[in-house]
Amino acid sequence: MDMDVHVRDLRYFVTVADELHFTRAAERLRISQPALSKQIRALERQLGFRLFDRGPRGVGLTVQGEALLPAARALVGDWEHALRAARSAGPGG
Amino acid sequence: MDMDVHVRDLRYFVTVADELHFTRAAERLRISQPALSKQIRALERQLGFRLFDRGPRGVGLTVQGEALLPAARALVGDWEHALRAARSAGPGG
DNA sequence: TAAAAATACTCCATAGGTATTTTAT
DNA sequence: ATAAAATACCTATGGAGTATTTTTA
Repeated sequence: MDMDVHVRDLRYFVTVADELHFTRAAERLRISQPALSKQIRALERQLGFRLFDRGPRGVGLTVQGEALLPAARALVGDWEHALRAARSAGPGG
Repeated sequence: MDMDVHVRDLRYFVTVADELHFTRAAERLRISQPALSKQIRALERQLGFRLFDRGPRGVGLTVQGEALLPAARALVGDWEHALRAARSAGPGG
């Protein structure tokens, strides 16, 4: 429902999607597994749909998660790029 | 310094850039003027550079703010578009 | 049983509000 | 004196942690 996501949560999403494993993703992100689990759940609640299917066979993207993933990746990358550009545009950049 | 901005703060940035007036921007955003002022300052602190020059003649974008604005606009728009697409990709979408 | 995600709690930081002050004309 | 942004202070929510529980292969 809410468009105003935190970019950090998109990094979390992308990392879990890369690992398909919450514990390993949490390690890569340098946060605890419960914190990551909770953030992803909160993000899903905020968006109004599930990003992942959790099961004993492991973690998998939902159809909607699959649909959103490229945009999430792009957003994170584009933003970092734009920031670097803006920094070097200014004095002392 | 920190890449992990809140998308909401980018909306705030874009709105102030559109209005060039904190009080009017705050009204459009439906938050108080002090809250907006504080958020923009926090964003500037987080980014490591000023987005706006404040003066009695009014508010103006800095060079870096000018450089970042198109990306901020695009990011907000692209994200909203991607979200709608993801929603309709799923069941009950 | 073992591996992995979810839950329960606790603590500090953040985002918002209202009231007030500062600033520059 | 005025108009507009900044500051002070307070409250509620959010994000992080550690410890524990649930799940199911």
